[in-house]
Amino acid sequence: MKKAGKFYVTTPIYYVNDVPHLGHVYTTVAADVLARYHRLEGREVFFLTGTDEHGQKADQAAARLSVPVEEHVEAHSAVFKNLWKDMGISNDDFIRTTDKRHKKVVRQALQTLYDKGEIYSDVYEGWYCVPDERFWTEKDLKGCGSGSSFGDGYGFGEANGAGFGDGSGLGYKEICCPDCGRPVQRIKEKNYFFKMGKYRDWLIDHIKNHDGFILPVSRRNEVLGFLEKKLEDLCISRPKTRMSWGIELPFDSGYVTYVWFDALLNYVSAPGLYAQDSRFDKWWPADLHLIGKDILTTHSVYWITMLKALELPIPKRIFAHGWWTIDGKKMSKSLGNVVNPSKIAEAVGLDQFRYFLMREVPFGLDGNFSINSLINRINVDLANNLGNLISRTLTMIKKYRGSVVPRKITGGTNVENIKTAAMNACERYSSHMGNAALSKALDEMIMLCDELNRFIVKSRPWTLAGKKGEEEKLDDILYGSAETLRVIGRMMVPFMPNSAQSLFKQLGLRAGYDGGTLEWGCVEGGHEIAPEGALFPRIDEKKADEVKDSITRPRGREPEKKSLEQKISIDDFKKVKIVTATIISAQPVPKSKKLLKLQVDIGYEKRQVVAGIAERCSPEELMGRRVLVVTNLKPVKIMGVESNGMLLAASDKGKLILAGTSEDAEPGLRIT
RNA sequence: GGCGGUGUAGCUCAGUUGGUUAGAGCAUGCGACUCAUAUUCGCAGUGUCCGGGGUUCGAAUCCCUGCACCGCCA
Repeated sequence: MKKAGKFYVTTPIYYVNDVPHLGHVYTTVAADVLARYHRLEGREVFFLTGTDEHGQKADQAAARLSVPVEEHVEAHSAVFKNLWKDMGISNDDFIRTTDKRHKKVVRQALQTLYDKGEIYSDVYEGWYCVPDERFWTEKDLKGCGSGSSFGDGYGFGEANGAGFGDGSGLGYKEICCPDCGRPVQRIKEKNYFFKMGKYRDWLIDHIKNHDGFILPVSRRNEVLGFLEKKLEDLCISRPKTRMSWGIELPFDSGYVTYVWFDALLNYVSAPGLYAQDSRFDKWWPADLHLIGKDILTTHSVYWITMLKALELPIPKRIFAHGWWTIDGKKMSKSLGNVVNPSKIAEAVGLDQFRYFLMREVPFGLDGNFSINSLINRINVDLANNLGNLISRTLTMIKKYRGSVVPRKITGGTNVENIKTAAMNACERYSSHMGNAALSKALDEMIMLCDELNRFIVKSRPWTLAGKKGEEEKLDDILYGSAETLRVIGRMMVPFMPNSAQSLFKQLGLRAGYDGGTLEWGCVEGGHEIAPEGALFPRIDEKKADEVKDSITRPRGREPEKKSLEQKISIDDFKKVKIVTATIISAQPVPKSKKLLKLQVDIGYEKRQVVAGIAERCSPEELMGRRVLVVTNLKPVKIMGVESNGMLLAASDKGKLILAGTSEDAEPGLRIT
């Protein structure tokens, strides 16, 4: 039975500077699963994701690359868009905080709050780290020197504390930034503040009066704990003198909007706040904000009070899921254990990967990712259980009934058990999906597979085949098995859309079949099946090695096993002298396939350098190229030719990539 | 430092308001089947329920205390 209604689900908008990782994919796949589920249930769905593009980090990164910041964020936004294609994400919209439609809403929202007296300006004093461009509170500065680690959370990015210290008690001696260790300054600055604090009591009541508003319950309690103390007002501006990459305040052109204030509004700007009233009213409030646990406070406190002040309806639910570790360790760039989701999907199959993410860990708790657990999960659940089950059922229909699914037998008594089991499973499945208990929903699907396996073993159809008087019984069993598989397929659809389609096709259901409903007997039978071979191939040991290899090794590069471990000091690095150079001649080394003899101009002299690049580029291509050369290597003879230096270059799948400078440089400049 | 949480089989965890022999999946061992992707089914285990004390006829469960780990806040 189709239920009417709408479902508006969001992911956080991801910060453009982040390299996409498992965490981003986890949130977005979960949102996708729910979006697909609700569509299937007949609801109108609006599934929103996007990118957060303002703020200091994006600005700095663009500056480092000497690229206009607009271009930089455009390119990085596209990285996420492409990733979502790879992950089979069915989002209905993709919002960018640099979109006109968004900026307009942010400015109007700010103006509205300003006009209502919800925003005021004030001068605050605080400890400021100039190189890091951030304020610190007194407390932050206490243990001065120890490197406090700021998670590179995959929420909205900029980790700027909103609070400003009110400076008292600390003297001026030796006060330095807890992050970078450099001295901080005491500075005074005018800023704008949103009167968040006055909504504290209201917010506490709202949370207490709305069960399921913040899930899991442990997170709800965390927020309530946070609210027990005084709630400060929120600084929502940044002076352009410090950082100008943002949305200008409508009431003061000397400031841009604090990134969080800007970013959170994406949830209302996308459905058309202040622009398309009927559309906005249709979708808002959101039914579900899906977030990682790291951005719980911003969503349940900042965002909710912002909406309250704007007199907009409050979202129905915020669900904070857990984090993934990799082989038991926190994901981090410095550990080099950030796995590339696209590569995993490529190696084991997209649906298999999605299945693993949704099944392995109870939704809301932390989980651990390891290749072994990934492979084990795929083999046990998908290959041995579900895949094999499909295979054995289809084979029996092929062998015993000439590939035609028997017609439904009304009142057939042989299938009562499996029918009841299937319907009970459906009921629990739906209930879990409604609560976003995604792993439990998949548990139900797998337990139904177990049930069907047992049903087949108990009814022993192979002993009935060809026996007179047993035809109807065998028909009943085969129909029941096929119909149970159809129900299982229907459960698969939101999680593994492609595999579900393939299953339906193999079951002989029409192309584009949506799975029917979670009720018994949707399919009448009498049609022909179309087996296609294993839906979920087992990953045997040999294949497992290949998978591990392809996931572990950076794409297109040789393994760099030790380089991750062996750190060198800056002094070690300083021993290497690298200078800019121009290639003035290049010719093959006789009797060598790989070597080229180069003459390079390093400014103060000419050098002969032998490089092993002949297979990847021709001498002509190199003429006149600006390159980087190591000049203080001990000279060596290679195949009888002296080499007095080394050309810096990388190789990408046999293609030569020369190290150079972002712009043409005079020869002889030292790289430091 | 404040608040909260967790500690159960080799591993990951479930254990509802205290109630009989403490469960599931994975991994392990044995047996069976042959429709199936060396798949599936059945059986078998193993536990100081973190330590100590208490309440109770009875505690994994409630109370006190100690230890370990985690989260939020500072």
